[in-house]
Amino acid sequence: MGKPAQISAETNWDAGTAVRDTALSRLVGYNLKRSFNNIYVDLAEALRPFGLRMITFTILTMLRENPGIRLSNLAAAIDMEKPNMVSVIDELSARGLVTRSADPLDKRARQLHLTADGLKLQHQAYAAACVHEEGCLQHLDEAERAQLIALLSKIRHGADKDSR
Amino acid sequence: MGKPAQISAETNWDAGTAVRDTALSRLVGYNLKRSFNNIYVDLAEALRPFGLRMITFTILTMLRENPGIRLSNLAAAIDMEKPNMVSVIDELSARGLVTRSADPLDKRARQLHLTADGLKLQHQAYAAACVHEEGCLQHLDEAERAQLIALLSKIRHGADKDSR
DNA sequence: TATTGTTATACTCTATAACTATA
DNA sequence: TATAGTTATAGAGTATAACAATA
Repeated sequence: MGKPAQISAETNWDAGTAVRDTALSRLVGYNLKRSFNNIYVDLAEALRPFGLRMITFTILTMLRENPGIRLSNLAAAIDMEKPNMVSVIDELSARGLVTRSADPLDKRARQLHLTADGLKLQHQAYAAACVHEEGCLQHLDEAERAQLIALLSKIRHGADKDSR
Repeated sequence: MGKPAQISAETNWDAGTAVRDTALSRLVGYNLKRSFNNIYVDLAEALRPFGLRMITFTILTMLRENPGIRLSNLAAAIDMEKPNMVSVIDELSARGLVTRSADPLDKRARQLHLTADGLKLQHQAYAAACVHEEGCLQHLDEAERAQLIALLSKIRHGADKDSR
């Protein structure tokens, strides 16, 4: 396709002229960014009543399933840099949702745990997140949702494998 | 040991203990964020040799298909705030990749165009982006990629409809 | 020497308010 | 009055270097 001197004829952009994005639409990366942003903004709104952001919600949920995990292990598990994790844990700790306790096996390490309040908030927020997902994905049926998650995690774990 | 096992038994987190994320894995939002980040970091690396980031690459590609488009229309098309668009156009303009010219129909507006250099760079960068996608998606066959894009744009356009 | 948690720092991305010149 | 482009600014999110205590 080396010929067409001009991609398209000159257009009047005065009114609501339709904008083309066929080239970008072919790229999975572009579609991922756009649809992620749509869901992300919406999820942030769903979590705001609980005083949570996506990252704090993620951490509370991870702590529920992995009580006592070390900060560095948790950071690695969700692809976050340790220094950034520290400040978020500071925030959750100051709110009384998470505790840092001594690790008997390694004096350098700290065990992270949910408090009773943290567990309660995680329950509520997770329920809200599920309701939110329902709203975002109402145009997808059960099979499509499962397919989407399967394809996305295939990308994730494929990339994991490659980097090692 | 010998304690009322809460969510899960107490674990020793000293070594490379496996971390669980079954609750988060069920959420499309979480999977989207993780897989987007994987692709994004990698794509950024593929574009770096051209001096481009994802946003500048996106704009060059949009200008190729929509020559003469106004700044605000372009910003709306890719869900970007106008003030942020201004500084990126400044950057591309300073590098001689994009021009701002007067719009004969509206003295407030500026028409955005690729320069010859901009068009050339877009070509090269788009080819690199396609090669990069090939690397990221090598674990997905043609049908799965098409399916993924279809599902993602279903989320995008479903959300568009809902917000109006 | 390597690793855990930490501090400090910087850069990108994103979001909002307000100004100007036109419409 | 509303809109296009712009300026200034602030907040998330992310990334790196370096340090003290411990392994």
